[in-house]
Amino acid sequence: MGKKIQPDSCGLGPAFQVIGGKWKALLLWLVHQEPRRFGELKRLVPDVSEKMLIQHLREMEADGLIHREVFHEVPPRVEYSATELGISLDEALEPLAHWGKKHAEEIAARRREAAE
Amino acid sequence: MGKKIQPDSCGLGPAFQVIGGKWKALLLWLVHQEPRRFGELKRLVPDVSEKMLIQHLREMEADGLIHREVFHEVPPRVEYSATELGISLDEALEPLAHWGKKHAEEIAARRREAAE
DNA sequence: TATGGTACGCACCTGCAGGTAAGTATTGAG
DNA sequence: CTCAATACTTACCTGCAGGTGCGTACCATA
Repeated sequence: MGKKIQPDSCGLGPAFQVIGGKWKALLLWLVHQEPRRFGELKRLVPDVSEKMLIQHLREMEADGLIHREVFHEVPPRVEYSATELGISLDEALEPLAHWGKKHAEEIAARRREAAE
Repeated sequence: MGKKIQPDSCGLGPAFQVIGGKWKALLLWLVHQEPRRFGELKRLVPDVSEKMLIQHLREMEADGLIHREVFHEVPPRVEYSATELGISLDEALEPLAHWGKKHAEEIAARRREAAE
């Protein structure tokens, strides 16, 4: 044996498992820039539903990517920030983001002509 | 104006659009190592259905990530290889793969204890 | 004539990621 | 005593990514 097959022998399995959600990468990116409040994220990403917003934030918190801090104030206040692990992931994501920006036009053009 | 909101202001939009499929990143990785035949990929990734295999390969071809070459031989033969664009994507994916391998244990442990 | 291997194409179906909309607790302002 | 603002919570529903299974065209060999 030893000649087993590779389902995700490249290391992408765990990575995608953790940022696979529709909005997770974007949220990590925003939260990495500076600590963000729940409502702030909601305003910044108006297309995400509140349900998925907390769900993704909670999962990322459980995975150790972000930190959740509650301020016991008059109107409730919660701030999300990136942990070291989250920061390292966001940095590992940067080349991909760079690739995306660089080839965005090319991709879009190809898709347009593919649709005829 | 100018102060528009960011759905994918980080460049990840196009990137995920192109490798978002369940097996695409893995396929790109395999095809980047060396040209692969259809049946070879099928054997290497036994969990993928034939339908998704061609579908993903065709989409990646349309997006210019891989090249498809048909050899008109007795038993039909097709080889898939990575284009320059595909290679650049795979390279941009490498830091993420590295991150995944590095933190695979940590992530898995966290998920185990989260499930109780 | 039949059988087997390759690289597909297609119709049908299911699960679950994600969306929608309503409700909750707290407290200060008016 | 109502209202507004925050940060959730919960039940319900839908779409589509992906899976299953079978059919096809080609030829070589036996």
